[in-house]
Amino acid sequence: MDRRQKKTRDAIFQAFTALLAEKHYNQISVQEIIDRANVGRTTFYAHFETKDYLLKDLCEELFGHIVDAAMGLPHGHYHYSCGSETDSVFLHLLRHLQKNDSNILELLSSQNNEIFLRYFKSNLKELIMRQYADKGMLSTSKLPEDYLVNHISSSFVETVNWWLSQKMQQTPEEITEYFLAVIEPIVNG
Amino acid sequence: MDRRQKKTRDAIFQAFTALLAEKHYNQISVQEIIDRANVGRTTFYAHFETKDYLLKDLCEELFGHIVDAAMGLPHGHYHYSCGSETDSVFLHLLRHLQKNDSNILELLSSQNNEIFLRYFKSNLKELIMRQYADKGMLSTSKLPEDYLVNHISSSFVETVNWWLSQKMQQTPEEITEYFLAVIEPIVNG
DNA sequence: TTTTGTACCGAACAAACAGTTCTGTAACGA
DNA sequence: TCGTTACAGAACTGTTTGTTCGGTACAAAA
Repeated sequence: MDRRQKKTRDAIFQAFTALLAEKHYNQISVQEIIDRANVGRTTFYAHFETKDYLLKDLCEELFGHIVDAAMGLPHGHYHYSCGSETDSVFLHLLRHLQKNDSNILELLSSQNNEIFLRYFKSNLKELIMRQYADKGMLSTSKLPEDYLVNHISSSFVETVNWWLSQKMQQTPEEITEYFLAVIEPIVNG
Repeated sequence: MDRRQKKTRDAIFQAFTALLAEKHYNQISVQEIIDRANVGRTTFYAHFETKDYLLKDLCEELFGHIVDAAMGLPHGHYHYSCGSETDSVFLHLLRHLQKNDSNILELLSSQNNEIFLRYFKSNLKELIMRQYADKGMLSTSKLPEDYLVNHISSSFVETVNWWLSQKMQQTPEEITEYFLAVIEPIVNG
């Protein structure tokens, strides 16, 4: 990839991210983005078809890493090398969020958080399937499996949202405990 | 209230609702609304400051009735006059939705459903507080009370969303059963 | 270094949109 | 019947979007 392309693409992403932290997505104009990114109008439309596609590409860049990393973990419960705790993929995700690479927390805490939480949730379902459904942990219940997968994904995303609304006063371990307390009665039913 | 006012207000609401069922909120213009409602440009701005306020007013009209009706019910579990079943406010809400006054289902099933589901959830929290929190049913848990209220509200809204995505194949009674199965282990903890 | 390609800029452009202001008309309530 | 007021219609300003074009600067291959 041409170095010039990556440079302008990053400039646009950065300007867009800064604006998203300031105001609502709907009232951000392309003009503002290119002014702050210091790129020409033509250049913007050469990179992104519309503002919506810019958002989509940004989301993929943001959540791609986190979810890919979590997908690379051993399925189900596993053993941490540094200790003896039996842990879940959820704790791993929360720790990733806490590290706050690429200002993801700013976006998840902004007035645009619904956009990103929705994207987060859609990426999460696949993960939930591997964590629970594929192991048959949900089939013992009388409830439909996709209802439970949806319930667990939503609950995790809402837990993250609640954590952020509390200014992240709790540790990832505590939040994991809250979340598991709320869903474990179902998956082990 | 002047009959002319109510007439144009209803015409705008109806046109807006129809458009929301067709396309995304962001790409609906005021011009489209007033064309379909057959009202003048001036008239629209005399009634609604912006498109956002129109949406807000529509939401209040849609969910105001439903939640008010539910708020009027006896708190907690109660006895249906027509039968002997012990029931919850949730079943009542689902039955209200199924009746589909004012095309609320069309909007909740449209591509704009996030907007309405979010509004629904915010109206729901107060109801949850009355149903559970005020009776101390959540204080026995080790988890923060507002975390649980948020979790229950979110879960109910997501349950409704799932129900709609299934084209409402299940009865309100079945959905209530699903939902209670998922949250009762927590509130009775 | 020279050459070839291409990413970028700047300006200008048309079309659509938001929101306001004006005048005249028609419907309302009392 | 009479004063009030909601409405239509049109015009207007300023903004936004998305596109087009000629010229410049940078990149990678010769």
